[in-house]
Amino acid sequence: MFFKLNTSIGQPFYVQLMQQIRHAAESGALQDGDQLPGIRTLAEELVVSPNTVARAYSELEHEGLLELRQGSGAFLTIKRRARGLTERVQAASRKVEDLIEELHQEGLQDNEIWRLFETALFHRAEIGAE
Amino acid sequence: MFFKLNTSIGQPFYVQLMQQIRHAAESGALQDGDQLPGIRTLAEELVVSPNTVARAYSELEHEGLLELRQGSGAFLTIKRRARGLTERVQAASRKVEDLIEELHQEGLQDNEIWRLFETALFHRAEIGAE
Amino acid sequence: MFFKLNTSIGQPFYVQLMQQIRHAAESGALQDGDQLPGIRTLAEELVVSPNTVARAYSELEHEGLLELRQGSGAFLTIKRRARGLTERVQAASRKVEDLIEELHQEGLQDNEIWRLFETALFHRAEIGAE
Amino acid sequence: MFFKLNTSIGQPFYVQLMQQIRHAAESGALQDGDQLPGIRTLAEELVVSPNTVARAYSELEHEGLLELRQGSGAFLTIKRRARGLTERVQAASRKVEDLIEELHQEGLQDNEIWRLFETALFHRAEIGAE
DNA sequence: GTGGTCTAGACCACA
DNA sequence: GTGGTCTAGACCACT
Repeated sequence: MFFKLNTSIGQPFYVQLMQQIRHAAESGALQDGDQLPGIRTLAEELVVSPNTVARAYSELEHEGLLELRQGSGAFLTIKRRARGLTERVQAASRKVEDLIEELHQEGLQDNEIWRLFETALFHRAEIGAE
Repeated sequence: MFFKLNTSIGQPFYVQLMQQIRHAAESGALQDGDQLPGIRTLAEELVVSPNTVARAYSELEHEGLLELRQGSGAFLTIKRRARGLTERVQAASRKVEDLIEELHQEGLQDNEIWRLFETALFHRAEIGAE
Repeated sequence: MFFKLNTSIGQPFYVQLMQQIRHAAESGALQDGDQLPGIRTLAEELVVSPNTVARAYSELEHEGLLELRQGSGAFLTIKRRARGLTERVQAASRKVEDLIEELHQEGLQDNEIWRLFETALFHRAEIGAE
Repeated sequence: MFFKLNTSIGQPFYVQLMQQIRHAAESGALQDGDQLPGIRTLAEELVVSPNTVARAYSELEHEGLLELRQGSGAFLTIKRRARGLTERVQAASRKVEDLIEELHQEGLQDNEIWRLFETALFHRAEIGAE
């Protein structure tokens, strides 16, 4: 299908998978009711343990984004906040990509850009505070 | 000093510290030769074990960003790509903050924004590839 | 496995371990892909804290000589300069041992021999310079 | 005078100084009764704290290699095992340098050579033993 | 089972 | 005072 795991960021595979499925749902790449690849199939594709895929699916099920039907597979169930989210996410996605592109052209590297986002999102208004 | 740890993102304390020190160096908040707070001092401030701070310092030393001198302290040693980086990073920082602010006002949440960044930075041109 | 710590040279345990793993890799005793003993296992054998082993492993991972896989173990990853290095190192190893044996028979002691090496390696062409 | 400190090997300055003074004595570069540079003078030359030089001198005095005469300075006092040592050390020194040169030409790097000596001197007959 | 993080504190080395 | 090493053990994350 259309997922890709990155071994060089310290993030667990199952979290990366969850993020990408969430993103696919938010951006409209996956629609309500769409079927996801089988656990074993996807595990083979990504060259990870089936447990890893199972964990991602299972956590997304607890979150209410997936429905696991025994014997049939995993299906997207989008209900929440869905109105208009897709459009906004797609627009936002474009803006984010544009900004990253722009920063690249100014000579910044991925890890530096990453650091800026991190700082802005998670340490906002805290650096320099004291 | 001016660091802050966030317990709610799954990132290890020592990595957060490293990121913030790197960011302080890149943004000019810390200059070449500046002395950092002592290990025990900083550990108390952040309410973590001295070992945690020591690990961050030590890894940054391997990276070449810090110089640890027994008996004297920890000092920033910026050599790399430094010319003009400060200005570009500060400008970039503003752009990133502006974009995040804008996306907030469109109703996106932090985790969704984070997801967009992750996707754009780490899975660039890979989604939809297969 | 086949490591030994020496308490009478002032070198930290974790550094000694790193050196011996590096040497095992360079001399061919450990091959690319080989799995190393588990952290706790090795710690018990060497009668040190698991943290000490973990630190050695972790630093070697940063160096690119080891790959640590959560849940699976530690594996050697030799990429660098590897062709033919093994043979040269083994030959060199023999020469070094022969020379040390020879110097012993001339009545020199280990610490004097060590001093000669140190001088030749680290202060080369510098003694007598000023 | 003729000492040089190396910051990139993790060895304390005062130990490096001691090693070099010992080596100078063993190799005949310094003779019995020779006066060493004053503590403050040497400290300035090497850009270290006078304490560091004082410590090296003091430890060598305990070892019996130096005599510190209040107000006059530090003097070498070679008594021990001295007969013929100088010649043997000089010969050994040449052999060591030759071997290192040879290994360099075979493409080995300093740290690899160092590792070989370390292994041969300190972990002799222990690697591979179990 | 594996590795990863963190703690609280001891003891040493250096300035 | 500084940093450096090490311990013993807890708890978590991943396979």
